Amino acid sequence: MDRNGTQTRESTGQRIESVLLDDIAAGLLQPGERLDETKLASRFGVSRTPVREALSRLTAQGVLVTGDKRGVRVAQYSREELAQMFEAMQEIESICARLANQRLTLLARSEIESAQDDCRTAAEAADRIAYIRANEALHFAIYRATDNPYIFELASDFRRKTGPFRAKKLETKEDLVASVASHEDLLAKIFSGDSQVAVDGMRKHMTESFMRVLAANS
Amino acid sequence: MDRNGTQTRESTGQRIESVLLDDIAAGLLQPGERLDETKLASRFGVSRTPVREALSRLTAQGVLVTGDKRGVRVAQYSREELAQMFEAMQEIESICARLANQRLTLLARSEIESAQDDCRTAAEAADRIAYIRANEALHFAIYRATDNPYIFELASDFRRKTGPFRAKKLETKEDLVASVASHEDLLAKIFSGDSQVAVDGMRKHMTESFMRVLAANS
DNA sequence: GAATAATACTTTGTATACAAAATCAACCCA
DNA sequence: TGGGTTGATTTTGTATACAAAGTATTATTC
Repeated sequence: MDRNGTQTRESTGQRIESVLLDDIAAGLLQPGERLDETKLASRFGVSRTPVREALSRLTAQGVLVTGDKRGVRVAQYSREELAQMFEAMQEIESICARLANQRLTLLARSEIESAQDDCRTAAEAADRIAYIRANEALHFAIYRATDNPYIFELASDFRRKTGPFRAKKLETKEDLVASVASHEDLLAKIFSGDSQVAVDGMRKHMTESFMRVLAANS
Repeated sequence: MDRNGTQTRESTGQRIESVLLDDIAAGLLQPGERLDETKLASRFGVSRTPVREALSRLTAQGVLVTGDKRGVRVAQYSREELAQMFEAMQEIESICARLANQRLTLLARSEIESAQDDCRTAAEAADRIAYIRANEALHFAIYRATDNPYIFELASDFRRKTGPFRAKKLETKEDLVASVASHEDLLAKIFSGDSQVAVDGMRKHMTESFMRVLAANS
C-alpha cells in the first residue's frame, strides 16, 4: 500500500496534511482560497474523516484559518498583519543570528556556505524555484546553527507561514542576484566575531527583505 | 447550552481542546501521562470523533506527542530539552519585555498590574491553582502589551508547552510569595524608561524561574 | 520452567450515516 | 422594486460501525 516499497508509517491524514502544506508553500493554493472537505476527500480518494483531521491540524498550525464565513481557507494577511508578522520574524531571526554567531561550529558554517553557493548558482541560472528552495535551505541552516531545536522550529514555522508572500518578491533575475548579494553581506556579519554585528546585520537584511515583500503585496 | 448565556460558537471538539489544555497547564495532567480516546470520550459524554479532533490539534501544537508506543501522551522533556526550551522561552520573553517597555499603553499597564494584584491575593491565600492561573494571566498581559498578535501567540504557545513543568516549582506558600516578589521587581523594570533594563530584568526573572524548574524536575 | 506460537483483546484509523446549522434562492407581500 | 420569509441545498459536526494493526496473554511444546 506504499508506493516507495517501505512500510507506510504515516496515516492517510498525515499524508494529506503534508501534501496540502506543500501545495500552500509552493503557492499552488493561494492565500484566501477555500478548501472544501468533500472535494479534497474525492481528490485523495478517501473519506472526509482523514481530510478533516489534516485540515484541523493545519488550522492549529495557523496555515489555514476557519473563516468568518463558511469553510476553512488558506491564511491571508492584510498589509498591517503582514507588517506585524514580519516584525515578529525579524525578532526571531535576530535571535538566530546572535546565537548562530556565538555558537557557530565548522559544520554549521559549512552547511550555511554550501546553501549560499546553491543560491548563487540558482540566481545565475535565473531559476526562481531552485532559488527559493536554496534560500529556504540557507535560512534553515542558520536556524540550525543556533543549536536549539525549539528556536529552529519556531523560526521554521514563521518561514512557512510567510512563504507565499515572500515568494512574490522574487520575480526577475535581478531580484535573485540582489538577494544573493544581501545574503553575502549578512553571512559575513554572522561569521564575524561580534554578535551585535550579526544581530544588526540580520535586522537590516530582514528590513530590506520586508520592504520588497510589502511592495510586491500592495 | 452555554454557561454564560451567549450563543455557543465553539464545537465540542474545541471545548475539549481548551479543557485539556487547561488541565495540562494546571498540571492536572502530568507530563508523560497517557490520554485514552475512549476514556476521554466517556468523560465528556461524547463520541471519539471530537476527542480525536482535540487530541490531533493539541499534537499539532506540540502539547501532546504521539509516543513511539501506543497512544498520545502529554509531552515530556529531558533536562537537556527543558534547558533548550527555556532558553528559547527566555529569548522570546525578553523580546516581549522590550516591546512592552517601548509601547506600553495605560490600558496594558493597568491589565498587567491587575493581574499582579490577583497573583498577590492568590499567594497570600496560598491558593496554588488560582496563583498559577493569575501568573499565566500576568505573563499573557505582558505578551499582549507588545501589541503584536504574532509575538503574543508565539510566547503563549511556549507558555502552554512548558506549563506542566513550571507548575511543579510552585508547591508551598513560600514559593508563591517568592514568585510574587520576583514579579514585582520585574514589572518595575518593564515600566521603567529604559528598554535594556526591561530586557535584563526579564532575563534575570526567567533564569531564576528556570533554576527553580530544573530543581523541581530533577 | 522457558521459549515460542497462537489467540484474544485493545487501540487506532477510516468510512458511512445522520443531524444540525448556515447559506442560497425563490417567492410572496407590501 | 425591495425587503423579508420560507424552503431547499450545501456544509459542518458528531456518532456509530468496522477493519487493520498492535499488545498482552495463554497455551503448548521442548
